[in-house]
Amino acid sequence: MQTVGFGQHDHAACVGGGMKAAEDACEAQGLRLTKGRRRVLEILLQEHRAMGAYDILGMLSDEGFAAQPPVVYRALDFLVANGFAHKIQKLNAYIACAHPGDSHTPVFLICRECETVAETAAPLQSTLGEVAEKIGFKIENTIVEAEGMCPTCRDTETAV
Amino acid sequence: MQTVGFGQHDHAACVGGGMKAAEDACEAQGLRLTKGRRRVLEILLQEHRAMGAYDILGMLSDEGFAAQPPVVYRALDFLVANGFAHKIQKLNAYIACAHPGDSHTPVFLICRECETVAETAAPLQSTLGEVAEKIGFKIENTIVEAEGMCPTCRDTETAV
DNA sequence: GGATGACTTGATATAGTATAACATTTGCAC
DNA sequence: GTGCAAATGTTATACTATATCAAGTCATCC
Repeated sequence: MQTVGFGQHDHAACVGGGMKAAEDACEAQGLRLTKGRRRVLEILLQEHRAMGAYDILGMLSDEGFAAQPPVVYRALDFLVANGFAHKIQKLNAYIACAHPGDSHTPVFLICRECETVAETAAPLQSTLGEVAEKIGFKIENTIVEAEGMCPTCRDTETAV
Repeated sequence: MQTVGFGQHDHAACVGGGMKAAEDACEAQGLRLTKGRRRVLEILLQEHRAMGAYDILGMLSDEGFAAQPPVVYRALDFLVANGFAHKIQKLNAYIACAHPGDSHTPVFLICRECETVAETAAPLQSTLGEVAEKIGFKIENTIVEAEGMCPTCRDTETAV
């Protein structure tokens, strides 16, 4: 057991569980969890913190992987697209998903001091403040960005 | 009148109002709305869309302003820090605040097709989906990031 | 088994975003 | 008018991300 995020947990189980969840999901959906993708996910799970793409790149490079930026970005794109990892826009960093397999809208609590990131869920039904308070996080600034289709583009799309 | 965001409004009034609000706020708080800061805010209000720092830089440069990146980033830092503009993390872009003066938690609705950005408010009390639906925006993906202090860092801070 | 096509990877180059560092100037308080 | 804090000018560089095209891998179909 060690401190991760803002709480305690069995980290070995968390890494194993994360890999297992990804393997199962890929199996089920016919996705290919190739060597590079697998290794990047392992790194994110092991480190259990938000990492920059070039941090990951450095680790791959140390291990003798072909290590050019596109290698990492492709792996990250795959992991993010399939819900195994998330991008923390505020930090330009990536983190393994804490709830792989579940469909969810992640909410990230980012410490401005140490940049530790905790992933929580479903803020939009309850209030975000309540979620944070439970774990002792003091929110000072929230970033809420919703992406989708604006009315104009929806009209254009259906017209075509 | 012209289409801005996803609705209609009196754009001239909106620019004037934005500048007025910033001037008043600076006056009240002893902040200096210097030439460069003022011009960047004017540009953001006039364009009324999310702009990259280098887009703004290009416009300043065309006008004969000293136009190195730090000039723009400093102005943007000032405007964001004091609530006259916001950064759209998802787009690495900046946009004039639609409600200057009010203390608020902005919520941005970003069209993935045209990248038009609408600023709405206070999603955490109601549900984000309701806010979006009212203006015809279809949310496909939300980015919620809360920044603040984690329990560990709060302890350290009070200890010192 | 070989042809096919979709997907993935390798590799080089470059685009885009942001800050460090230090000298200089400006505005204001005393 | 001196001194200090804030703001600006300027150069260089760091950090983040993608375009492009060639080559390899894998499943499928015949």
